[in-house]
Amino acid sequence: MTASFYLNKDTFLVAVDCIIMGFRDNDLHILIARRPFEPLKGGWSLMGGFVNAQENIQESAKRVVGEYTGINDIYLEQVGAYGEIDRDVERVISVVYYALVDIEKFDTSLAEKYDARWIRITQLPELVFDHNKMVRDTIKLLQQRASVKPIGFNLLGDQFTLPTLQSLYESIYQEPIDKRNFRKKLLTMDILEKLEEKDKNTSKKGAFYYKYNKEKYDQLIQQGLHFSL
Amino acid sequence: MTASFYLNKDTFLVAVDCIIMGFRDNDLHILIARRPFEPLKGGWSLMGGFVNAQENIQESAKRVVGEYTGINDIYLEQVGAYGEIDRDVERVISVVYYALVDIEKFDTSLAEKYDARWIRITQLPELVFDHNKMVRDTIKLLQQRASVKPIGFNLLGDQFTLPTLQSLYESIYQEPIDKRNFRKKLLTMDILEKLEEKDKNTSKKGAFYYKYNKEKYDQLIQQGLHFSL
DNA sequence: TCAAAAGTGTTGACCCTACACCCATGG
DNA sequence: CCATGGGTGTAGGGTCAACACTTTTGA
Repeated sequence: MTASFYLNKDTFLVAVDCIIMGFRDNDLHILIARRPFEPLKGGWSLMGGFVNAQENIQESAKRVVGEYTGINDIYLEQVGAYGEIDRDVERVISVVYYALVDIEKFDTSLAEKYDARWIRITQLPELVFDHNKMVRDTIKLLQQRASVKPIGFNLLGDQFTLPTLQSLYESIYQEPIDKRNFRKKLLTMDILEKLEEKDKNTSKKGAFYYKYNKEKYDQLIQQGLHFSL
Repeated sequence: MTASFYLNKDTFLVAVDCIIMGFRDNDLHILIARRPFEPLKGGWSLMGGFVNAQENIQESAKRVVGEYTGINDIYLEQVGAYGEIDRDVERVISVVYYALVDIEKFDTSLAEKYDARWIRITQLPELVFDHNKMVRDTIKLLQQRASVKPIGFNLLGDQFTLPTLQSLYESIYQEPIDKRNFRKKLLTMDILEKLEEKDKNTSKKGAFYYKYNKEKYDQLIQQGLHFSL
């Protein structure tokens, strides 16, 4: 009885589409898959699923990311709701999230299972429906976020080198960054700790590993620090 | 047949909740109303409605704003989707938009019809469900947007004085702004045109009216200019 | 020994901030 | 004539961007 006003209203399928981002070979990558069912079977698609009645939307997104990557330790943020009438065959409202994951933790067996691949954001193919727009919106949002929070660490493992971190930011902003200025800024923020070991994979000289100081990092996030570049 | 995969999925009521903002008496105001039906009948609520099958979400929001204000010339931007399981009695997913309107155009007869009022954002009462969180998120977003786009003009009429514009920005940022610095920045952006007349309502001396140059303004929006302050 | 990437400081330009007094006018 | 809000400029500090050479070491 309390809900009488709610009767006779239209109801909708609600999906989540996840832009799952990882960092590899000096570039941001997004996980996409061949769509396994009609319509547009075989087209490239973001990883998605339907929201179930017994979970909230963010939980759906987390579930979807877990399902397709095997990773549960993720950074997740909502991009928005996409509700064009003709955006799918049925009337489906999609809520889009982007997820930042450490690509090293990806369960590669799932790639075959779902016919999924990591594609450089600079080389994304045509995706089904409005998925390309979702990606564009996400990149804009990510750039915005990265300029305010040191969010990029979510894409890396526990330790990383400064050249790697720099190329990550270059990939996010899609433009080159001055090496000395980048280091200066990062190091003066005082959230990085230099380690003893070097990474010798990419140069003879080797680059020192760093890790970030979780406490100071969280502190800065709290304050909403302006981290431009 | 094409849609077989879509069968047996849960469907949801989808609402739009609108944070309708206007500027009056040196403060941002939000239009809220007494909820006319159960549950929580009589509680303070944002202006909302359900999405219909034959309209996209943004159209729903525009419809809702028009319905409750009589204004159709609005700036509208999505805040996000709110989908907690227990956020309403029924499982309702809400998509939130904020609207910036010229409060002078408000059809006051609608205030009585819907038991609605404009309340200063600094004096909002407890709202139903998660509406207070929606407002908080919106203010954060608005501050963000206002620092990047000269968005505030949507809250004013065709002409306005610099003191008014300043107090609008002070209301958005919820902190005082230096008069000279504010003017300097605005005027050097070269999107304002000084008019002949003065507004003598608030002082003996009177303040010159300005209007904004729509072309340059749109041009700047395009470029995504950084308009800090 | 040389190629290839890592690491390191300084300077000038610009922008942001802080700050105080005169002006115009209606009552 | 005076109280009230409108209008105006400058100087110092800090931040950002540009820029080139040395170091290390595996091949």
